[in-house]
Amino acid sequence: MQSFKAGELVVEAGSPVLLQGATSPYIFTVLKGWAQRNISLEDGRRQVVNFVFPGDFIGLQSAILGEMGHSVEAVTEMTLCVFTKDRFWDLFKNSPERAYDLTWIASREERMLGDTLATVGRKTAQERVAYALSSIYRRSKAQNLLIDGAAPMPWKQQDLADALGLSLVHTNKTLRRLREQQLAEWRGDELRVHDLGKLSDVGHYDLSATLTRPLI
Amino acid sequence: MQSFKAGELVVEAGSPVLLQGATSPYIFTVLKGWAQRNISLEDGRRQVVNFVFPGDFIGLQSAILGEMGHSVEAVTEMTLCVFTKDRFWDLFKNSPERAYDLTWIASREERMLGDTLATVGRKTAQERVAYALSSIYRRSKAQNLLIDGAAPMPWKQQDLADALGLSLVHTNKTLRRLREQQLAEWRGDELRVHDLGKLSDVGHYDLSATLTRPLI
DNA sequence: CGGTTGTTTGACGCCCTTCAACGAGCGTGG
DNA sequence: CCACGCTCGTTGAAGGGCGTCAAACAACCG
Repeated sequence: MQSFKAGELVVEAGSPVLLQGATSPYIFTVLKGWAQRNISLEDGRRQVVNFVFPGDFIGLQSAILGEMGHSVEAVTEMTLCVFTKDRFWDLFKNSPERAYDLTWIASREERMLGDTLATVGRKTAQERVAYALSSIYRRSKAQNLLIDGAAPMPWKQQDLADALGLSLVHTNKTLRRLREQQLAEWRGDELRVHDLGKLSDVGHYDLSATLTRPLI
Repeated sequence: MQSFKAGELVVEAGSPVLLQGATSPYIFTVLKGWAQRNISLEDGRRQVVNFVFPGDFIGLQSAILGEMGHSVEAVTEMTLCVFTKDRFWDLFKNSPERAYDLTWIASREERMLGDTLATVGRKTAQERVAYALSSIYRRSKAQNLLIDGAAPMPWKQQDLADALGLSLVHTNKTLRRLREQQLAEWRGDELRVHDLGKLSDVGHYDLSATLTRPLI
């Protein structure tokens, strides 16, 4: 992958990395920092489609489809590994393993989106928040990001609300309930989970969603 | 693609093609008929993740990730083109163009799912139904499936409800409103749309979502 | 002609949204 | 050093969009 690397990029918190509807000559891998993918309607309503962690890939849609269906916004300062899109096709021709990896990434993203859709479409507020926190905690853990047992939680409550199709107020009240039930505690920018199994149960988190790249 | 073909399969209406959580040695392309992808929660709640049209690909998740995140259920009798999974890797090694196509398909699926998520998460019932009908009509048109200007509509109202995160009753009442406003008319198994632009507007359908495979 | 499946409609209630206000933390400037 | 403005979190009150319950209707079929 090194030969495709075009450089590194640092973006500050709050700034957009890729814009919905735009085409970018670059694609990225997150080396440090957190972001979110979101879709905006013309009238300002916003859906957070996914949270972005270190190690995640950004811009596949732009590279493959030619246009982004969502924006990517940095939530903290980020360090990105930059690749140029124009050498993308070479990758398929000369490096089938990497090409397979890309398809794997796209498929996993599709899988995550499906699970999120089921969550937003069919679960109660309490189940949705439990699902999201459980998912964030698991992903942080999988990337070795836990600090003293807590997951970094740089997002705002508004972001979580927009990810779950809930209002800010109700998200806040639901977080309180989960706190009172000792299921999850989100204070400042860290998330503590005492009983991950219980939290996942409440959120109907599907354990088979934890995917590891299979050997070919 | 012909050399990968292992045969044809006919499944009857209502039967499952692929099961959530299962691994299948086969992947399919739809030659005839319609289906739906859906995710089930243990307690019976159901989310229809997408509607499946002739020409669509089925089973990519199983082939790439090793396990399906959703089930695929035939809605009408279907004729499927069958491929075996075990020759999948050869495709990446020997046919980079086809490999690229697969990634393109996975990316487009991700794009559609994102738009659906924004719909279910952030739109009103009227907007959701208008979006779904608009999308179904457009996809039917793109595949040359219109019969006398109407799109085949083999699904049930319960399916649409489960796709949009709404109850059956409310979906029915919303369909009535759209009918009264002369925006869309779903009678029996055909869907008529008088003013596609207007319907799309009501549903906040993003026109850039109509994707055509780019030349490499 | 009963049985089954899917559509339609009305009544009622609740989960969640909206509105509104206050508090906490923090950087900035007088 | 305090006042201020801003952002974000928190909480209460009130209202509405949508879910649930229930029943009738329509179409198809053995």
